[in-house]
Amino acid sequence: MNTLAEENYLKSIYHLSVNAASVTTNQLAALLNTKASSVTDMLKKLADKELINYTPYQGVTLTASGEKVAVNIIRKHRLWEYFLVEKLNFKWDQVHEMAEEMEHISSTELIDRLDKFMGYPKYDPHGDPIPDCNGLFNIHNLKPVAAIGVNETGVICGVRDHSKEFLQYLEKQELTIGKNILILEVIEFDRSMILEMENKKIQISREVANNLLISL
Amino acid sequence: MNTLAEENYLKSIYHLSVNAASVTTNQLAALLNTKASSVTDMLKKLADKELINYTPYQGVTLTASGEKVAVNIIRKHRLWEYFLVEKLNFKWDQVHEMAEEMEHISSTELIDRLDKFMGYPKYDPHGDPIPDCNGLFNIHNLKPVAAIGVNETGVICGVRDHSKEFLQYLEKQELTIGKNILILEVIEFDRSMILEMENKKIQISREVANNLLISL
DNA sequence: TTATAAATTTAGATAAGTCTAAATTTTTTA
DNA sequence: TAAAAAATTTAGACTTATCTAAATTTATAA
Ligand SMILES: [Mn+2]
Ligand SMILES: [Mn+2]
Ligand SMILES: [Mn+2]
Ligand SMILES: [Mn+2]
Repeated sequence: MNTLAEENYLKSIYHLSVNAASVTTNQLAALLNTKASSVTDMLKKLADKELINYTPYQGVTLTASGEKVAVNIIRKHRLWEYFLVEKLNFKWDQVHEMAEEMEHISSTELIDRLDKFMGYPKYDPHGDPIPDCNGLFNIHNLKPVAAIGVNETGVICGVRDHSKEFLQYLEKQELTIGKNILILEVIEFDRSMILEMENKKIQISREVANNLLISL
Repeated sequence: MNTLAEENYLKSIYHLSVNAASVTTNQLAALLNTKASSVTDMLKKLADKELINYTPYQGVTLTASGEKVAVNIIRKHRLWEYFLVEKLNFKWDQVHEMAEEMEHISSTELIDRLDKFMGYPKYDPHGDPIPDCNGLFNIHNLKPVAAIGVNETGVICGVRDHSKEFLQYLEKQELTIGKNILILEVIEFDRSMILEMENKKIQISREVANNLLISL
């Protein structure tokens, strides 16, 4: 139906749309590690297929049908990540690249059965919601740890930065999905934070606090 | 490392090599559903990469390194087929096309963990041997049912024809992997055969008898 | 509000994989 | 063993997805 390149563009447009009304050529070029001119070519093709709304120089948005395709790819990506962690015992920092390939396996029947096999998980290993077979999912309202104050508590539910380096750092600190934290102190000098987690004190930088997401 | 097209050519050369010392351009064109001229182009490329031994007009054989690649793709194909049948409850006639996509997922770590997760299966749902992580596998010596005579017995262990139609027919007749059969009679007129299987009499055509494989 | 900078698109090339039609080589057959 | 047939390769073209360099449009700033 759609080529691998088309699927990757649609997924990228979807992810970039979260933060803005429309997505620019340069944003896509940066995310997809390609050149702006290549992006323009592909945008024309996706517009021809009515998967995006494209006005030259004005950026793009997904059409309803383009969004459906994008959400389906994200569903497959997150279900395969869940599979890799829960069934094959990979760590959460090891699965993204494999899922980048697996998300393009086309069979809907396969992914629906995989979903069932795993008990219809609602969140992937990074805390991101998994769309169901109709494309529906919970958008839980998460805040960065940095947004709460001393004596407030929260439960770790996601990450903003998905890089291997950040995930490995969190793993080492045991700052993983589901853990409860309490803010003990904010250091004035560099705004780093001291947390209590399972009776241990952990100090995290502002950078970390900005990228670790909690629900209250 | 190798492109999807290259992998499919290597796999096809491997499969065709079972029946002959070398594989011809036209055989590959027929199996890959492409034109002889396209095959020639690809053979040059594979020869440049030293994955095949190619002499123009004389057909090809795999080099040791080409065979290693081919066996690894077959390992992945068969392990994914096993997964689809044993874990996701697909029927044996439903899995081949999905596995054709999944066999190109590149991670070796992934496939080795999948292998472990399933308990290191030795045969895929169609009775074909699954190479282990070193590329080694049993070649069990199977005969078509047509090759044995009245009063002889055997255990169904594989199929020669892997088509959906044949697999569905066998499923309906319950002529599946592991079943014991006894030849009761061979009809002279059309050489069709009457078998006993689990206390039932089943008549199969010569065509079926030629494509159903047993061990004695 | 006009010049400059930044973003984007267009023009023209390239590589992979495929195709058709024509040329060449090998095999078969009379 | 020389035509004829079959198999294979070559030549030239097309599509997809990319690229660089140049042109154009939009945004910014003096
Ligand atoms: Mn991911
Ligand atoms: Mn994820
Ligand atoms: Mn198969
Ligand atoms: Mn099989």
